Amino acid sequence: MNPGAQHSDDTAAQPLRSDAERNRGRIIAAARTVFGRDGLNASMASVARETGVGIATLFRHFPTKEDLVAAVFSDRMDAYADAVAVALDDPDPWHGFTGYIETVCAMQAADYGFADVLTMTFPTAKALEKRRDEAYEAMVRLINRAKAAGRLREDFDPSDLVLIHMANAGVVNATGDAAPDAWRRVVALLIQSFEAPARGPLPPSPEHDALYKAMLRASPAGITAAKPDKSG
Amino acid sequence: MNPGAQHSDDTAAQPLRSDAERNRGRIIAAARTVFGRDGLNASMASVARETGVGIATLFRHFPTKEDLVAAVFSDRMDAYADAVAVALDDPDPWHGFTGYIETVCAMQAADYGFADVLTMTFPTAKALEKRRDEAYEAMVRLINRAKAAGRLREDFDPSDLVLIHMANAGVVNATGDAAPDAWRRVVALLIQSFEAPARGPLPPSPEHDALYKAMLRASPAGITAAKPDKSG
DNA sequence: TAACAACCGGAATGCCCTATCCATTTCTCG
DNA sequence: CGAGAAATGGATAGGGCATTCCGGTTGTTA
Repeated sequence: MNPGAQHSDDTAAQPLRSDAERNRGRIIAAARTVFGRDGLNASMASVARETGVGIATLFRHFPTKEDLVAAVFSDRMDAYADAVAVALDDPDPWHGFTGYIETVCAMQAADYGFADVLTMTFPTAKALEKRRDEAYEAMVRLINRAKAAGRLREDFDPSDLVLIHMANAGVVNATGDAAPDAWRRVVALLIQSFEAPARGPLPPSPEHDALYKAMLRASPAGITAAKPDKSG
Repeated sequence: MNPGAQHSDDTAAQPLRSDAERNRGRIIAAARTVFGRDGLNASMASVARETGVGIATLFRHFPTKEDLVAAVFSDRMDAYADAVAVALDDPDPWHGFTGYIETVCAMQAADYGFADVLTMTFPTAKALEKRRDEAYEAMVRLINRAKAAGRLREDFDPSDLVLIHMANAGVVNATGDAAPDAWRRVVALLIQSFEAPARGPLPPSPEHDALYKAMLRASPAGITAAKPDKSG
């Protein structure tokens, strides 16, 4: 329905007119602010208002809300992937591992939209998903390194990282501005439970497919189903 | 729980007509099912449909959605309070404590509506809040007992229980039917982190007031909806 | 069984959402 | 400068939500 307007990445099809190009950037910047403040359930109208453009302009640049979300969070996903790389550079495997968790959870707390994105999956937003997959691979290396160093419990599973983000999203969503640092305590507790030696056995991890389905579950159509949100 | 009581508070006003009385019970039963399955964001229309009554009938019995929620979950809150009592009866303080957490988190997983209720507060639903407060007091005793036995870390704070429920709600909400047991793993990890001796210091607990505000934040009007906006 | 209040269901209201339409404005290039 | 294509914004469609209105139905009581 809108063949002309292409998105970020270098695969530029048609050069945009200068004003369109400018607006596109302003929209993304405004959306970053709005999604960060209100989460993914912020309305397209509020993004348009924040940008100072009409609704139609917004939808011409991003035919669906999901497209906008993908554009806004693609660089956040870069930072996410970078965090793993940084963690892998840390000479101390355990410090790298815990630092990574803290970093990403802090990103969730600082950006409500990102907190939502991390626990969802958007099959149509390929760029986003590609970065997520790359990050996942690096995360596995990070985990194995920490285990090899004897600091991370052996039964830690990569999928536990997803569970952490879900749990953290729950805390961040529920507390919001009212208790903006509450998540730190929960994350600190979790990290202590990861440290070897394990204090006891754990129930099994969810199947990989099941977790994927779970992340899919949250995303369709309106982007967010329910979930509270903050108000001004 | 409370036949004969109209929506407006306490004393059995006038007895309902037999059909109305019957419908009231059926509505609560149906709402229990629907909220349990879909969470608090289930629509009033879907509750009416499940019950087999018209929308107007639903609203005559429960003038607002919050009234319905309060009616449906008042007995769930009884079970919640009971769980603390049972835990206090356990001769092993630590076993009682961990069993309590597992029980309540299982209640969250089994009833999506309850998962939401536990992390919200409804100032207008007095009965609900009264039970919550009673439970809180008993929880403090449970915690102190576990600490006295030397099994629970000294820096554990009653508010940590609320944080657990928020985190668990995050996992339960995100995974849903797709990975229905994922929460068990997270809760097991958290419990291991509670065990004395502590493996390290923790960031401070949120202020009591802040946590209350956080719980308030999610509830008003519409129960889960929220509005962004603030800039004109 | 008749009559009336209590009760019922479904249409209607008003709000917010994503997404589209179209008349108007603005850039660009000859 | 002066088209015409590109881009714009406000109105609007179409759907979901909680809540209300109102004409018809049913339990109750005499």
